Amino acid sequence: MSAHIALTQNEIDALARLEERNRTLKRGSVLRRSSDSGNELFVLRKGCMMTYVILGDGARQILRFHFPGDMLGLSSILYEEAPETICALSECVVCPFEKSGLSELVETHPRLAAMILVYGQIERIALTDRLAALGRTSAKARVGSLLLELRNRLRAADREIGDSFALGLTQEEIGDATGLTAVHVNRMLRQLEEEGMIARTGGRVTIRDEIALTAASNYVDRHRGLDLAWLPKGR
Amino acid sequence: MSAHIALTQNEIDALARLEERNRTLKRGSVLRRSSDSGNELFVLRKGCMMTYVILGDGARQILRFHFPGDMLGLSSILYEEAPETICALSECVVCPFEKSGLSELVETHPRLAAMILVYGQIERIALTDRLAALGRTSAKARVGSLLLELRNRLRAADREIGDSFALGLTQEEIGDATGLTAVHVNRMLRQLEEEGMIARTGGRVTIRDEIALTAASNYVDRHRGLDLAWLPKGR
DNA sequence: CGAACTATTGATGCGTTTCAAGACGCGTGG
DNA sequence: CCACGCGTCTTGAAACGCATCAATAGTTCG
Repeated sequence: MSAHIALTQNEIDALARLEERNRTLKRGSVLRRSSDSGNELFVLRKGCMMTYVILGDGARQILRFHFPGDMLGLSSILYEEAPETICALSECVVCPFEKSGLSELVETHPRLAAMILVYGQIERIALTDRLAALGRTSAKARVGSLLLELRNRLRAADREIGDSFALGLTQEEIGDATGLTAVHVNRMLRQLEEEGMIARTGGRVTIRDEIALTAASNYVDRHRGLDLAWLPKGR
Repeated sequence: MSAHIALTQNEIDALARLEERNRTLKRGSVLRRSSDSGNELFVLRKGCMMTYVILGDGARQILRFHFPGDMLGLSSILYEEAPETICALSECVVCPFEKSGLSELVETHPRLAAMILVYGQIERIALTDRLAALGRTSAKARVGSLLLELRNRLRAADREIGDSFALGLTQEEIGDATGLTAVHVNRMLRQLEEEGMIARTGGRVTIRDEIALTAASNYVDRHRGLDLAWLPKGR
C-alpha cells in the first residue's frame, strides 16, 4: 500500500495488527470453499493463490489470481455463503483476521478503508479487462494476455523477475482462467512459441517479444497510471 | 442504500448533498468517453445506462448495466484516463459531483464510504458471474441470464414490474454484452421462445418459465442474501 | 415518405471443442 | 533401483457451435 500513498506510523501499525497471525498452506489446499460461511478475511503474505467457481455441469472458471499483498475473501464476507472458492497455487502464507477488524479499520482509519475500496476498484477493472478478453478476443490473445499479466504481477512482488518466470500453472488451469480447453491452450502456446513471441523450457516461460505479444493480446497493465491524489491527507 | 442499513439523519443529509445538481441525458449520449480525464462522479437517479470498452479491432464489449441508485464513474477517477465509456440507454437523470466530495465523505462518514466499498464488491461479484458465463456457458445460457438480470434489476427499481418488461436493448447490444453476434442473439431468443421459457411482443419480453430459464442459465441473483451486520453502527 | 437502423432467416466457413492415443515426468512402494 | 501409476503435455481427426456473409422485411424518426 505504501507504494501508492504515504502512510502514517499509526496507519502502518494498524495494518501490522491485521497480520499478527499466520497460517501456511500447501499447493492445492483450499482456504475457503464456495458455500462456506465466511467470517474471516485474509492478507496473502507469500505465494500465489486463485479463486474460482464450479458451475452446475462441473466446469470450472478461474476468476482471478492473487499475489503477495492482496486482501482475500472480501467478497465472501458480504454473503452468508461464500460465492467463490479460494485455493493455493503454491506454498503460501496467509494472515487471517476477523470481519470486525475491518469494521474497526473503517472507523479508526477511514483513509485505509478508502484504500481498500480503491484496490477493490482496481481488481474490478482488471475483471472488466478479462471480461472483454473472454467476450471479444481470440484464444491466442487470451493466453497471451494471461502470460503478460502473470509476469507483471510476479514482477511487482519480486523486482528480480525479468522476462523469464516460472509459470506455476498447469495448462488446464490456464484453460479454466481463459475459458478454453487444456488442449487448445497447448496449441496456442505452441503457436506463440513458433511465432517467436515466447519461449518455453520446463515449467518456465520467457517473453521474447513483449511488444508483439502485447499488441496481439490487447493487453493493458492496470497497476500503472494510478492517480490517488484526491484521497484525504494522512493524520 | 437505506434498503441495506439504517441510515442516520446526518448520513441521509450527506448523501443528499451529493445529489444537489442534476443533468439529463438522451438515449445514446455519452456521459464519459474512454480516455477522457475523469474528475467527476455521478449518481444515476433515473433511467438505464451502460459501460463499455471498444477494443483495437473495433469490437465492443459491454461491461455492465446501471440502474437508478448506482454510483457511476468510480473506476474512472482512479486513473488519469478513464478506462471505460459510459453511455445512456434511455432518457436519464444523473447527479454529478466532484472527487473531493467522495474524499470528504470518507473522512466525515466512514460508514457511508464503507457502504460504497460494499457496493463495489457486489458489482465485482456480478462481474465474476458474467466472467464465468462468458468463459464456460453456452450462448443460450448467456442470453437467458442477461434477461433474468435485467428483469431483477428493473424490478428492484420499480416494484410494479412482474414477469414482463420493456427490454430497452437492441439485439446488437445484447450481443455486445454477452460476447455474441446480433445474429446469434436473435436465434437464441427465438429458441428460448420456442421452448416456452420466454415470450416476445414488440420490444417487451415476458418470462414465462422462470424456473426453467434460471436452471438453463446458471443464474444467481447477487442482490439477495447480503449480510452487512458487521458494519459499524451509525452515529 | 424516405433514410437509417433493427430484426429475421438461410447458407457457408472457421475456430474451438471433443475424443482418442501416446509420450513424458514424477513420486511411491516393492 | 526399478516398476508402476498417475497426472500433465502433446498431437491428430472429426464434430459442433458460433461467426460471417448476404438478402429481405419491419420499424423509427426526421
